[in-house]
Amino acid sequence: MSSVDKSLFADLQARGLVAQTTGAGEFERYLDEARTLYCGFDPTANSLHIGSLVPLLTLKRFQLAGHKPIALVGGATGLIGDPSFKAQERSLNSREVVAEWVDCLKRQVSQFVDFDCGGKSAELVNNLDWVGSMDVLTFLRDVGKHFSINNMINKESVKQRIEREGEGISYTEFSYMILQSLDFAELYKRYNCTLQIGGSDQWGNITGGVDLVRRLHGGTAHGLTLPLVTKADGTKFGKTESGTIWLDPARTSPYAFYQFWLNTADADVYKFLRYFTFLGVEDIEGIEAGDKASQEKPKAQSILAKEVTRLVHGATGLEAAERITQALFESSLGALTEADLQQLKLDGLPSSSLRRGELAEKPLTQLLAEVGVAASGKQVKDALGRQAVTINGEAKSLDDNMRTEACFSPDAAYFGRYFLVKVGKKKYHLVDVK
RNA sequence: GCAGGGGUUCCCGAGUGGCCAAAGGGAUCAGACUGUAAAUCUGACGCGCGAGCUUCGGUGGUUCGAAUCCACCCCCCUGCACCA
Repeated sequence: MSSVDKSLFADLQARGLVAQTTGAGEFERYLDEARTLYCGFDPTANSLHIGSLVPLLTLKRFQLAGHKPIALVGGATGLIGDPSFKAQERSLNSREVVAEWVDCLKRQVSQFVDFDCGGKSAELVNNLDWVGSMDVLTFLRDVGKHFSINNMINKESVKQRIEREGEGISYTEFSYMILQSLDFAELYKRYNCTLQIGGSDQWGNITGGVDLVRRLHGGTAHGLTLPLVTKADGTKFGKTESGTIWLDPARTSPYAFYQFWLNTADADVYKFLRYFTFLGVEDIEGIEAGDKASQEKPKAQSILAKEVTRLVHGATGLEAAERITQALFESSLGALTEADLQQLKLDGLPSSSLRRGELAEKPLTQLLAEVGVAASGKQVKDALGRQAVTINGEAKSLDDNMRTEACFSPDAAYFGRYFLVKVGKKKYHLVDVK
């Protein structure tokens, strides 16, 4: 008999993690007993990004409180595409590609929950297992019959697609909700799963499932949605100039990941600590109070970066990220040893190796753009004009543009071959010239 | 199938024969100020160090000159018809 932590719901609320729940006031009492819950993740890429972090961590919070989590990977739903609050119809991915992504997500999702802890061990399922084998007639007669088009059309999540001039929605995407509802009913049957969690954009799909569980199995199921993560300045959370922040270290290095969190705005950081870490709410309030009281740079960002990086990339990933950060931002570049430089490369600092012969022909603008420190030569030019390009600590100017070879002269190299190129205040790139 | 409305540079969105690499806003990048914040101000923002080059769904055409005009084609949306 595993005990359940009855303060879970209050904690979620204190963290601001509760957007909506079913069952009005009953919901908190419902969690007094050990439940089985699930959350779905659709394979829309070969990696999840930090947008999925909130539900992922919430599954873990439930597990820590004594509930049994199920992570569902949408091998079937990923073939359809969720229309919820999407402005446009999306193009379909091939079955092979989706199957590959399913495998990637399975691995990723697995690292967040515990699969070996007795009764509350997590499960990993793929909805293709039951949707893939269902025939059309069964689907239409046994499942479709329970859905009212009138009802579905009125869902807020598809309203703009239906009402907005110039856009539409295909039957394929419109059916997405039914598939997701079917998942819930299936998991109810298989695991007595009675709770689904998801982003607030999933509310319509979740309540659809709750209804289907009742109609198909006469059971009572619940739903909980998590808030959409927003930033105080109104820009989209989880994107930077270099694109999406992925959970896969091959796509976003632990260093870049760490830097992303370190750059969180003050206006958001305490909220993010509540969302993305397992630090107690009281501790977080303590940090906030401490930062407010002191006139110095707040501590919250570094705590956030540290905690989240460790959750996603483990102690080793965090160590690497901190090592690079310290080398680049805190100590002087000249203090780095050759081993340090090599380690930085291994740790995921962007780097490239060039042959000395390649340097002669190219202007800096072209070289640095090719290497990926800047999006285009124009940006390099702009930076050069403002003394914002630094090679091994030495600022370069527009005059140096055509003197690439001199900029990378062996005399200036660290250990005869390494150059740390900095463009702007934060972007570093290690060039290894052989 | 018919009728009508659309497809512009990352996004939104102006532009209907030269003054258009294309208004404006957003996003993004760089600088100043800072704390590797925010706000603000400045600059950049198709590609190219540059001369210059390549764009406005596609292909042809008219014209000295086209994102803008014409023809055909592709795609999207709305309505009607067909089907049921």
